[in-house]
Amino acid sequence: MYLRGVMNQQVQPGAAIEDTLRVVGDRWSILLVRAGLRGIRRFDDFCDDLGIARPVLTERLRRLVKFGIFERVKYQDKPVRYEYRLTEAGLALSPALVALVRWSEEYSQEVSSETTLVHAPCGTELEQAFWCRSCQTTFGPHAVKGVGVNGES
Amino acid sequence: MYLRGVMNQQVQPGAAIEDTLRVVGDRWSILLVRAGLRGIRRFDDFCDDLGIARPVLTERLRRLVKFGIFERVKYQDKPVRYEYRLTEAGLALSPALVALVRWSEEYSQEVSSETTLVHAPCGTELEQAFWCRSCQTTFGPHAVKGVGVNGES
DNA sequence: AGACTGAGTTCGAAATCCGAACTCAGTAGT
DNA sequence: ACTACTGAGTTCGGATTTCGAACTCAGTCT
Repeated sequence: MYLRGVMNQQVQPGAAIEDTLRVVGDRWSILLVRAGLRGIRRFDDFCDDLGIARPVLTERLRRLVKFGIFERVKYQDKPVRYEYRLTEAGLALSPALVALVRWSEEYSQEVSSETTLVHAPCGTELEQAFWCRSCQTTFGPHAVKGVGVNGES
Repeated sequence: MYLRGVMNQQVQPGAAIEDTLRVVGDRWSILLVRAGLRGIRRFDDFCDDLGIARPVLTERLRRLVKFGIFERVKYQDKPVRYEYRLTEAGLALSPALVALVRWSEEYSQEVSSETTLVHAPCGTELEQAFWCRSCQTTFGPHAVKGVGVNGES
């Protein structure tokens, strides 16, 4: 039951996920996305909320903007001020975020999560699932199979 | 003056995921889990496969073991040798991994992934979605909202 | 004028990361 | 017995990142 053959990715140098993790695979980026989902947009707010060092925040936001996860939007002219908003691509990271939150809740000994992700219309805590367009069903990780080139144990 | 008492903030909001990212939120850990899912178990194989520096691999594996994501198993006695296997908790990270792979495929410009993830029963490529138990519907990232302690936006 | 805002920069110290070479126990070949 | 090889690490010095704290800069508020 606990052996789900999930992934079977062909090792391609420069494979997509490696690049992705190069962008998003550090201690802060995911947290920034989460903060973005919680409605945080301003530099100082990110700073206070996450306790990230300012130079690091600067660098991180710049990179996330460069990779299209956030966009830098001018929201005021007099003293020109910018804020950071999640893009489409940024929003699209939420499944990964949810998966991590889920995992945290289940396996982290430090359980005291104050943030919950909910279905906006109804406020219910959400489940994560996979969706098969063809079967029109949802299903969990055990029904996922990787089709790659090399089959191994 | 900066009279916000600085402090390392009460680590209240969403503590769980912060801890999780402290364990798993670096450039290598997720990649190690992915390698584990692909059946890699030995030190040198991780090393070759990921191109990670050996001292870093040592440290990373030790930490992942400490947090119950891998286990260190003796597989030979004469020269005593150990290998690393994903635990239940480690396997449970696969949804996050899948979400990242999906994101990579969709949003990374460097797309050339050889792996397709499919719904095992029917072989159709899968979508990832959220499921609201209460509404009995699936929905995409747009309908996700974060709710925190401090009255979110 | 003086204090405050918000989005950053600049600084030096501390922690991490890296590749390359080395260790250590045992095995295989000649 | 000598050498080479394996696998799982450790040790080394140097390069890169990260950090907190303080500073900048334009404009605003009192």
